[in-house]
Amino acid sequence: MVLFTSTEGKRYEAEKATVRELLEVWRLKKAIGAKVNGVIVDCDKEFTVDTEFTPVMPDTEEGLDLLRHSTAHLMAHAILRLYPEAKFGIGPSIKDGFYYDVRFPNPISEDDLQKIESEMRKVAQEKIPLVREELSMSDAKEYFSNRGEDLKVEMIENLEGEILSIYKEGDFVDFCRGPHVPHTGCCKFFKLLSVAGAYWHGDEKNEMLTRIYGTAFGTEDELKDHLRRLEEAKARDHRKLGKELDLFSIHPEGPGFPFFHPKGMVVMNKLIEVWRNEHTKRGYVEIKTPMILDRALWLQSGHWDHYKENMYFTEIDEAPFAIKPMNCPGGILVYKNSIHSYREFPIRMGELGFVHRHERSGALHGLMRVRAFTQDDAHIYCTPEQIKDEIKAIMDIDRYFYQEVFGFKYHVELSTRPEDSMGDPELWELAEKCLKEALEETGTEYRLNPGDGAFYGPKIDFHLEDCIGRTWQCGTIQLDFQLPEKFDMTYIGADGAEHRPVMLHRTILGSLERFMGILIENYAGAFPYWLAPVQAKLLQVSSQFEEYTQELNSKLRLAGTRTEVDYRDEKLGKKIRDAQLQKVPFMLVIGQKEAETGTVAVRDKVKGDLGSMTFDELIELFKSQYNPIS
RNA sequence: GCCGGUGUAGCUCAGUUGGUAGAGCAGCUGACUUGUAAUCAGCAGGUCGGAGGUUCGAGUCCCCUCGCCGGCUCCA
Repeated sequence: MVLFTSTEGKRYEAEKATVRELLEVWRLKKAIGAKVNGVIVDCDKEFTVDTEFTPVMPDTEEGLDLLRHSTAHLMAHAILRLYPEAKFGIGPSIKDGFYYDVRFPNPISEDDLQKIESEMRKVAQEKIPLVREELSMSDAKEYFSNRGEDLKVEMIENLEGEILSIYKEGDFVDFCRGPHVPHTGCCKFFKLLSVAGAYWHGDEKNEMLTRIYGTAFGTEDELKDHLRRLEEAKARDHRKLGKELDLFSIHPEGPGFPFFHPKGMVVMNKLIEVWRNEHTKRGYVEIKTPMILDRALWLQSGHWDHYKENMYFTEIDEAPFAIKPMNCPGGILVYKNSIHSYREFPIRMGELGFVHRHERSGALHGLMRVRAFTQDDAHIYCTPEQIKDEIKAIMDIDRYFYQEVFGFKYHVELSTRPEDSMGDPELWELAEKCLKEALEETGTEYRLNPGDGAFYGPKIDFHLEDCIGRTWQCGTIQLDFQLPEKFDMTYIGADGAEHRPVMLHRTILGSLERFMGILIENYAGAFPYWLAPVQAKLLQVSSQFEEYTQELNSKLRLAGTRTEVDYRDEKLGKKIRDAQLQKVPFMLVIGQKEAETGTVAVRDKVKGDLGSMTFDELIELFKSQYNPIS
């Protein structure tokens, strides 16, 4: 039984003090207009702490947030005990956990997490109540100032209002809006995960603090489950799988410049094939523009002014050149190579453009963040009247690839005019209207990011959700009013006069390299048949069947199947195991029986034994596999 | 770039307080001729990321450097 009193003296009690119920009471209090300062901690004087209090877990997001936030405080408390010199920054709850930014007298490492964690458990066992108090701003400032908490003082200085709520947890005091769990014993199922650097206020000009990440849940099962998911994500890491499956490599000789191996190239080329097929069907043409172009072009396009830090430069015969970070200027030269009529519009010009961008060394990450990658780019030149339909058409390509081909869930975000935008406000308005209407008329739900557009135009972004719930931005549709102006692009309208075309930039997969990384993780390396580097592996029971195996292999290759033969003198079990580990979709076993009857024993990677088949039956089986390239 | 961690054989890793570099897998050779997730034996494989320093002696300690890993938006 938990009893407490609101600040106006009204008495409440909760039979089963689950965090959820406490939150309900909190809402109730809010509803009746009581002064609400927290869940129950604001009532410390009247509040009887039930020492057996065990919150049944918050199955609400708020409850989980609250628990994690309190666990962050608990961690800070433990840190203070172990490192009395430590000073504290902020400690919020985040998706899947919490962190606290701390300035330690001496750097700490991951090994120290164990120590901090055990101290947290001690503090938790002591069931120290979290007590809310209120101070005036000046008192609060003095209070934290006396404790040498300069970071807290700085934060207080930036706060508005007159009253500051603080939470006392034994010797540890933090200012905090709350609410919190009643006492430290409520934080039971937590784990500290990692330690990292983080700039104060996220600004690299500021000092760097030590950030400790942790997670917390309401039940042991949920915590374990979460930790298992982290393990699962690790096991799917495309960098690990890329090595194990021999798809690609990255070498110290080229940081951020991936090398694709034969098996990786199969996947890459299949992506390109389906991309080309689909774009051809949808009225696209394809071009290819050079990687190195005169600096003057980049001056004209504005990249020199806006993108220089991310570009690589070179010289040809002592004249300055740049390596393209984007494909648009090159594409525009193709457009401008001839006169265009409105009758040609819309022109949909695709390019698998290999671009180089200098990313900061610390930002590199496998195939996900690289310094050279292939954009599945396209530029669409059209009249203002055509914008909306073109956007809808692009959205349908996105739908086709994400949903139909790869089975991803995805969501859409619309980013509108930023403060430092360039160009005619009327055009901006038209463009945003087009994007919005295209979204609404197709019944697409979207998130709005006001002010998040590029300086040259608004955009729609597509975010994929992989099978373990992580999201990746891939596709984008951007309207551009700057480049047509800068390059004085024109077309001849029905009136015989020159007009300015509208230019759209768009990608579907974003970067082929990154998309491949996403696919590796999404499939955990087990590519579907149409993408699998090796679709079927031939396993002979012993070397005496080599002739039949070779014959079958060349027949399958002629039929367009990607096969490999395991010629090693190993037992079948070993060969099966290795093929399974290489995640090959089909294993074809050849032994005495098969050689005699001219058949093959088929084993599906997932379903297991499919029995014996003739060659024709086998080809039928392969043809029945999903394949978007028809 | 910055903070922390890390770098030993193709891969995954071990290497005590500084004292002659190890294992498993993969590879090669041989034996076995194998029926649905690892047959056995042998051989070979490393300037311990690179450069400097301390020391009689450095994979181990110090400094520099490079790569890699985690993180650097998510408001007390």
